[in-house]
Amino acid sequence: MSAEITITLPDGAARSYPAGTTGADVAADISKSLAKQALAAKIDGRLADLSEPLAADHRLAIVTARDEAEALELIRHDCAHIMARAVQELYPETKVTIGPVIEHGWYYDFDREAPFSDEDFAAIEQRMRAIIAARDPVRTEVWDRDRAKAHYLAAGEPFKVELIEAIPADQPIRMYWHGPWQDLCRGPHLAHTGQVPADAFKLMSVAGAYWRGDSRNKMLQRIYGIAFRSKADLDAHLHMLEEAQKRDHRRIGREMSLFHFQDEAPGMVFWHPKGWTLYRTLEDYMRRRQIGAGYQEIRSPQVIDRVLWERSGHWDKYRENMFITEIDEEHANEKRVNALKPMNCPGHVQIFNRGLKSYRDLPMRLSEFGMCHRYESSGSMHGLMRVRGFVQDDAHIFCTEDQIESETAKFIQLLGSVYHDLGFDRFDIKLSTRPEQRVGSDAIWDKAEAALEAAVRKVTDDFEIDPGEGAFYGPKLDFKLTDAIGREWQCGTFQADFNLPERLDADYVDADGERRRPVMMHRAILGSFERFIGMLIENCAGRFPLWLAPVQVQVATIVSDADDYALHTVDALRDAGLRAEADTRNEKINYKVREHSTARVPIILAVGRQEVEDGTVSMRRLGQQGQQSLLLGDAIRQIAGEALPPDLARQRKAVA
RNA sequence: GCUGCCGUAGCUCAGCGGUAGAGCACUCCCUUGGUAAGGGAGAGGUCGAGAGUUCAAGUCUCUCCGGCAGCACCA
Repeated sequence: MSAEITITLPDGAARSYPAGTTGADVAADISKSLAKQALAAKIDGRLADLSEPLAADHRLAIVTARDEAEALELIRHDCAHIMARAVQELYPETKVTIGPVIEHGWYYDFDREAPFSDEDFAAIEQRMRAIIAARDPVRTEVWDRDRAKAHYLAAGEPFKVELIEAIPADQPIRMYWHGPWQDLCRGPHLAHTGQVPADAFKLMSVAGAYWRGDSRNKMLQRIYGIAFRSKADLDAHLHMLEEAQKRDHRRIGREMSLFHFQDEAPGMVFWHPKGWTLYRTLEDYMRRRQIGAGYQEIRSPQVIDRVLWERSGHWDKYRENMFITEIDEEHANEKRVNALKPMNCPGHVQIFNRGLKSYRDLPMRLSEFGMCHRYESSGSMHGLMRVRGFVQDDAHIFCTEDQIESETAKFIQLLGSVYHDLGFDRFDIKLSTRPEQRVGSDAIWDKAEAALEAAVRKVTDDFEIDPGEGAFYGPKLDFKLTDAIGREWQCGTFQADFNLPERLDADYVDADGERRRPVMMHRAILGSFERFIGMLIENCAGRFPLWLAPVQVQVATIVSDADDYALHTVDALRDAGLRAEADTRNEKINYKVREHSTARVPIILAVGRQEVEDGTVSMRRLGQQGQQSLLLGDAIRQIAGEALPPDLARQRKAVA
């Protein structure tokens, strides 16, 4: 006789069962309807197959579609398997590899000569629905690894053999069957294929992906799919994607005439008047914030002899990604090879190195809105987010090891305040620690890592550690923002560097009269103006806060008799420091309101006969119905007050 | 860079072997109209570039350039 075990359910009830009882058995024992709805088991908090035998006392919860996170995980995971089965049934020459769950869905990588087409997608989806309709049971077995390897060798699945070889020896080799189709998988899975909602998934796209994420390996075909618990959820998500596409900064940039790109200068931005106004407003703001935080602004050369890049080490490592200039021999006495600067650091060290520095000069914070050029690979460019010519809000802090922590804390505080002012209250922080290949003693790495971590913890515990992902020259903090469709982009960064001061021979005289190497902190808040403006556009869908809006006020006439008054109004607004335009065209006010609203101008002041007579304006705000009649002077005071950049608004308040 | 897809008017797209089309935007004329599109007329393209097949090429083939999605890369 098997021993009895005690199963504790979520409501606290304890029941006895023979050892070897499964989650499915318990669900059936509780009620018929629960047995039917059961998708998986949660054993002591671990998601598991319903068929997993329970050998000892456990807490057990039966997972149903009501458990959103778990249900979605299971549905998406089974979708991956069902899709792989459908693909192999339709295209038997296809080799399978891996198929994990990702946000909103899954992907599966296949090896097949012929590319998957749109027509294939329809066929695969149809076959998936047939598999779901068949309600094929899912079962699992743990196999001996030699047996599993032999199985996949015989089946002609070389990728699975490689996967097994990569599984640590102490881990079991688990095999799953979805009906007749078999795959290697950690699990868990649904009880049968019919538990996947047949109308709540969709294949989205196919793209190349390297086997095991290594560009030296074969490129596979990755099919992406999304899946939800219901068709309504799927439709809602598709609708959300459509809406998100309307926020795409490339689209809004065109619609609002902020910037453009063209073939002759791939990855280089042509800033239009409105885009450049936005850029300069942001730059002015950043300049004030940094000066206020103890930075000194500098400017370093755009083109620098390769000799300096060789000394800094960049020539060796990044030569392929640098724009190189060569002086025409006919016009030069000597042939020099120069590089367009890909970064500002070596230039900043040159400035630090001029004149003897004392420990009293530290920390020295040198900032530059530095234009950099990098020959980024063609496939990596993306609108404003990844370009070949960009301006970093760069700065380098030369300090002692002991100052790392306080400088980090100051930086995070400044970054948080800037992000808040710019409308970003949510961002991800990552701490990347020492990689295998590195310079600097363990003692200094210990100190720097601890300092960065301690400084972050003062602000938040909500950050991730990326072990081994630090730069070879020091640990770093990365600050990431998410774009309209959920892609993460690194914006802010704070990096310790133990390498460059050494290579470029930076030093200072310490209190004891000895020369010492400073630590160099590389840091950027926005990252680059280009990328950050891209994020800004997507974050507010082009409806910039008043202080950033390229055109803050449109004055629109209702009748041409008001033209002079409109021009006078614009002058008065400009005198108050506002960016205002007059629209005296021979068009109806309806037309003008529509046009300037579509152009996302925050404030429209309509003026007609009535306004001319009363000395008023009719104020309408973007996104609001109706308008308000105000005396011209009152309107200007009100708008000017609201249009103050947030830092200046705080300043004014502090003084008052 | 790699895989797949795409490149026709400023924008969105139709045309897919037989002498370039639509809507919106634009220009001009009429309309002076009170808060999201008034009416009429007109202008605008060597169909991304080059080569090839053909009596004939936006339309088929190849090469290159650029873009999109993903992968790789990101000092």
